[in-house]
Amino acid sequence: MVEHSRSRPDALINLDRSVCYNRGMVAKLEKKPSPRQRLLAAADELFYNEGIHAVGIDRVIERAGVARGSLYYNFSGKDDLIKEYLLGRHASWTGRVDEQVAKANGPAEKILAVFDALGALFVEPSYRGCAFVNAIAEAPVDGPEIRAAAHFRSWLHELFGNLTAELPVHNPQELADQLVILYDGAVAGAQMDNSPKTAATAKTVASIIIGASLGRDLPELERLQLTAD
Amino acid sequence: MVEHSRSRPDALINLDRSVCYNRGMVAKLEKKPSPRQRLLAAADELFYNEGIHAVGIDRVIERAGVARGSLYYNFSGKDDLIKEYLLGRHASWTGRVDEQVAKANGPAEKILAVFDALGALFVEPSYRGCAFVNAIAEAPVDGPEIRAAAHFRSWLHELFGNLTAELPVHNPQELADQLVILYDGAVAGAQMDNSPKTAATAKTVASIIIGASLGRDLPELERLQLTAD
DNA sequence: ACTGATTTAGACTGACTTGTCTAAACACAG
DNA sequence: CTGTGTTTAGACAAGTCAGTCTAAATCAGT
Repeated sequence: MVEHSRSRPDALINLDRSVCYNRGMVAKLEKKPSPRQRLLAAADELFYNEGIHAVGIDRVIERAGVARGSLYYNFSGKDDLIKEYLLGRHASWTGRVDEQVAKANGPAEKILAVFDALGALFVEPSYRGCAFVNAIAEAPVDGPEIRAAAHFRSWLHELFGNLTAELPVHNPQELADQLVILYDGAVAGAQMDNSPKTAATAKTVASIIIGASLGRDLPELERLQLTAD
Repeated sequence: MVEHSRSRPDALINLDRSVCYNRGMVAKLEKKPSPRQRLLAAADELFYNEGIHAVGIDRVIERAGVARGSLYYNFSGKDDLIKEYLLGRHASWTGRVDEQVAKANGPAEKILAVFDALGALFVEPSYRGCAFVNAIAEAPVDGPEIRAAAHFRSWLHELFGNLTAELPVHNPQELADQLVILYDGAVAGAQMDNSPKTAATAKTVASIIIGASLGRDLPELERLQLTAD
């Protein structure tokens, strides 16, 4: 029985790390990625753009330029590939958000920075909605999408939960729930209406409810409300 | 042939085609629905619960208790069935929202009534997210889902656009955009987190931003903000 | 150069997909 | 009753699906 994909060094998202220049040709820095990496890249593109169910294995291996056997050597099957695809989306997006949040100063600004990250995402021409929302929409009840989506949602709630905990508000958890709704609404609206401006609109509402939660007596939030209008 | 698909729970469960104690005689009340109606009911249930792509027409005709040929006699193909399925979802939901809104008194209350309708929807055990968001997630670029979803989004924007136009606010269109985001966020969050309370949370935020748009000087909205906290 | 791990190309299975077609039965109106 | 429109059961085509398997080639480490 051919054994499956155990966690190998290039398994995760660091796609650029194993660019080994040890392959005879010294001048060529750009070595072709491993079949596993090419499969993940092809799956990411195809699954996200056309839907998981609509893309067959043959399309993935063709796009990756990889033999059929390599897929089943590196992954246990399509479900495994789906799982890794969603794990990659999770890691990629959380990294971008964390980076954007880290650059902001102050708890309220860090919250608003999340919506800036959304705005940068929405303007990308490849944007086609939240990969996890889309995956859940077509997922079977026992599919690998369920776990991955639950993992992602935990991250999202913890993100706003941690950020609102830094604010001197009466009920930070309630504020976090409200911000999650704004996040989800911006994500869904940007896809359904093909309008990236939902990020800015959600950010405006976010500044309003942050101000409302703070009782509107903090000068920094007063300014936020003004600039939002 | 003109019958449009109202999502009717009656034809969903009883598929027995041999309950013909009413053959040609009286008892027109309990007459079996037409094959077309049974096909639409079966498609509505299966497409919504398991995804359009994941459900084959064999599953639909089996659930409807209808011969294969009847499907292609009443519909031009699966795409036609998908189109009618989404048209039915559109009509059913807009009817429910209009009803709920009509019962409310006052422009602000009518807006908040939309979120009450969402709350009633989310607590239904069959709720599995917005049929149009789910359909778009797995739709091919030339699929019938695109048109249907665009039609639905137009309705949604007009709904809040018309409601906010009744309010004495400075920028009703901006408020409408914000309310759409709250609507979308409640819908997405209720599905992804399996928590119907997103409707109440979104309603709270809606009352806040309505109050903010009104300048917080209307007594009715002051009360809304208080009860929301 | 030897060895084991990995990749390749392709045949192949069995199940599933949408859609067409046939032949017969049924429904109902004139 | 007859004729037209509708439904039924099932076979059938042509394609796609995920997954297995073989046999040879190529890789990397020693």
